[in-house]
Amino acid sequence: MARQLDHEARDRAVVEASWRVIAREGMTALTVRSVAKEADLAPSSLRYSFPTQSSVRERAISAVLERLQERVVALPEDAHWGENALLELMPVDGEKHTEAIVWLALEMAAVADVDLQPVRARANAYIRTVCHDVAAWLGSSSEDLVDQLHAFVDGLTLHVVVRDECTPQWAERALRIYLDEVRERIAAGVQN
Amino acid sequence: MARQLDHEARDRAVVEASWRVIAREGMTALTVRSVAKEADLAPSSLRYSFPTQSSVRERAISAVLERLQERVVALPEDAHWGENALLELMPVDGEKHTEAIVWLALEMAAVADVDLQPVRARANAYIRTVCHDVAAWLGSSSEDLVDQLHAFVDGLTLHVVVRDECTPQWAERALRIYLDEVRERIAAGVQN
DNA sequence: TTTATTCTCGCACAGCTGTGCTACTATCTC
DNA sequence: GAGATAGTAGCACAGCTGTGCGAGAATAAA
Repeated sequence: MARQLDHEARDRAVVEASWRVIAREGMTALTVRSVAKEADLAPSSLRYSFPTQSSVRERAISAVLERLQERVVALPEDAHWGENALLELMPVDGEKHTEAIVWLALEMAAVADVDLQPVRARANAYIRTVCHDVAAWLGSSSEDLVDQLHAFVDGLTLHVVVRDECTPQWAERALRIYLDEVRERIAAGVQN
Repeated sequence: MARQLDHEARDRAVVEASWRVIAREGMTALTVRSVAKEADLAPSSLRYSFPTQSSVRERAISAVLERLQERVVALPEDAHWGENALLELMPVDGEKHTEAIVWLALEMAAVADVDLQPVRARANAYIRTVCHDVAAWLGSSSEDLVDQLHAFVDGLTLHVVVRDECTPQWAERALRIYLDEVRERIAAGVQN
């Protein structure tokens, strides 16, 4: 045999390097050479682990979903589970901000690139599941509420990434106001 | 003098060609050559009107805002002005769907490209103005409601573009449900 | 018709892209 | 030690990119 590479560490390094490139320079700049440089590897060495450019892109994207799932699963089931779960979907800190940019860049890239559509569909389905559970946590089983939660959370996410005046604090406040309104509505028995 | 080019028609043709390219193949595919081909021009001829690649991109994007403004201004001030104004912001028909893709692609491209940030800021400011007017139309002057309307509308837009299961009809229904809730809340005097 | 000007178009160039191929090195097993 | 093999690294190539440049065609004014 020969020397053994720590595949997990390599995977993490490449994923995080590609995230940084996407967040800093956009999806267009995600080239074999740029990722290799960011991960401090020779392009050919990167290509040993990731033979094609699209394998890098696909891994960068599926890793966002993995991270998100890990965070949501790790969430304590306390009195604020619902808010906290939704906040995990939103760019309320630096790391999540990077992930959100990657995530939104994927959403748009998948419009034109069929190879990315499966992972996009999986991720959207998972986010919807979270919204579904939050709706249940709020005491509602309305599909309309799930749609509304999902759209609102994604809208806030987009705005934090894209509008300078929208900070994490702004998004958190907007989310709390909205959730209070939903709670009132449910308490009033308007929907179930 | 010499033969005269219809600059307006040329501008329209190039703008629409670039929209088609972006919607079909993504922002990455917006090259001098691809736009020229889509507009049925020799690349060098395109470059007579648009000397650089970024001038094409910037024009494609500012044109989205122009179109949007024209549509909103043209809206009759009848009993459904508010809903209709918000629907103008959303991809509820084929043309608006294309524009929404271009618009969202811009939002993400501007994260990395400083040249695009001014037009993005202008467009977001305009959309917020529309949301503000709709809030007033609903009988509220709450900034929180404006934020909520804006985030919700953009969230629905994103979902129609990005989630297969989200049709224009779905978005329109979700918007109406949401607006009914807002109206009830305002009628109850919860906020002003 | 002549002339000036606007527009069209092709060619060339440097720099980037993904990727195939090959040589080399370091380390694990025997 | 010897040898096999996992991993590194460099080079080359075709194809794409934006863009500079110059030559030509078409048309308006003289």
